[in-house]
Amino acid sequence: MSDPKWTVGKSTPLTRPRGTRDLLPSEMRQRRFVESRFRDIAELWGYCEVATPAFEPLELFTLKSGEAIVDELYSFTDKGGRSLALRPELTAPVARLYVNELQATPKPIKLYYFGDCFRYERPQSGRYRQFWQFGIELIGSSLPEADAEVIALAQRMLASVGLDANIHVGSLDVLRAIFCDVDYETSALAMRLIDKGDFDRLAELPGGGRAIDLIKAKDPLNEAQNIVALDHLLCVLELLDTLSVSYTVDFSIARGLEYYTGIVFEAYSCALGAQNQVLGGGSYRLAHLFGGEDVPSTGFGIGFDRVLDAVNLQVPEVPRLLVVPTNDARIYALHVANELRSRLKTDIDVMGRTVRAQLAYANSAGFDYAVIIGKNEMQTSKLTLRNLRSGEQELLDVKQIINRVLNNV
RNA sequence: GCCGAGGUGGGGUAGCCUGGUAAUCCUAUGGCCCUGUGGAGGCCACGACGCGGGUUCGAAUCUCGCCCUCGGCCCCA
Repeated sequence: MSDPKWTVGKSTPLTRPRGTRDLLPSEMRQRRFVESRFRDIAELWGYCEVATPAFEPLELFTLKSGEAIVDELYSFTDKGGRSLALRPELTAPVARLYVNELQATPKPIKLYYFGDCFRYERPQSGRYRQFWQFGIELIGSSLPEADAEVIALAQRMLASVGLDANIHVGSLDVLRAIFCDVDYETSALAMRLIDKGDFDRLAELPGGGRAIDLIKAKDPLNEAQNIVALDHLLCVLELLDTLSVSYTVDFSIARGLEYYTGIVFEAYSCALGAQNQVLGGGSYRLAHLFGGEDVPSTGFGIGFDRVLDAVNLQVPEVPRLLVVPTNDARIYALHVANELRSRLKTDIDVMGRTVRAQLAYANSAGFDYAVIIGKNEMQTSKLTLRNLRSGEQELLDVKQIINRVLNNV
């Protein structure tokens, strides 16, 4: 036993990696609540859940986003010499899944996902190196109906957890029309400046003034119509009106990405700091990059962690029971606990505590009821149900306890 | 990668400027007082100076480097 690994005593505590979090019970309760809301809505709208691997070929992400993103990826070479990366987002993996598995499935294909992603960036408020995204992709339609459905779904999901964020809707067609005669580097820079709202620098670029006029216009739609036909966008907006989705037309959404094809949208929360975007999406084409038939898609990703930072939730709690036996009733109490567990959240002492200490524990741990079992209860086959809030107690059998606790009858 | 503020038991803190007692207090946790009735109280236990170097007789305190956290910049697929 001289191996230091086996010595008992303190050593330097291991800590979690930078930018990661331990999620404690109270947080997990909130997260599961939000997740189930999102999941329920996606299912109600006819979307099906998919899951993809936590790591993918590095190329999947460089094809989509360019070599520069390697700096911000957790990438590695496996023992077979393959270049892999932990996924930094889920749109590309889902597009890859579509190409590999679902190309022959009837369109439209409606998918949703919830998973953790990894980016090697400097952590700050609302930005972690492991974070969660909830998203949906609608594959197979380029019609306004598809864009409107996805935006409406985004709005419903956020609203379902009390985030009535106004969705900003824009179109890349307009910006691209403005910069169509400008060289690639300059237009890419312009897109970035638009995204940042850096109008001073934007004004110095060719086309910049026009873009600023558009973004700042009182009636941006009218302004945009002088630049390019807006049939598609106008149709999407009309459908959103029909679906009772409130939105703001905002041509400053650039989302910098080349694969977006037209409609783009984002949502923000004023409850957050610098990282205030909770949702982003748009219509795009990726499948052909990954070796599939070209297919139009629309989708969005929700920054799950940011949603949780932005909302203040009261998660409904179910009543908790503690079965409290005297020493000679412990075996009998185990049977009782098992029966109660058919319907109720039930704990039983594993610390060898006295009745008094068990009740003290029940109190400090926030239990709602104690089911006290001793000689008397074993003889009468009734149990003492004690309401720990009111202090009232009564003799009931298991069925009656379940009814009392669930329905208060 | 850059700027700023921080880091003392599980949580919250005093001490730091002005180096010197066994590092303060609250809380949480486990036990006992009390093996059939909780919330109070008393007693006991547990447990910390982020890491490493330097200065010094002596460092939580001064100093340097690093790590980490928070706010922001950059970036944001």
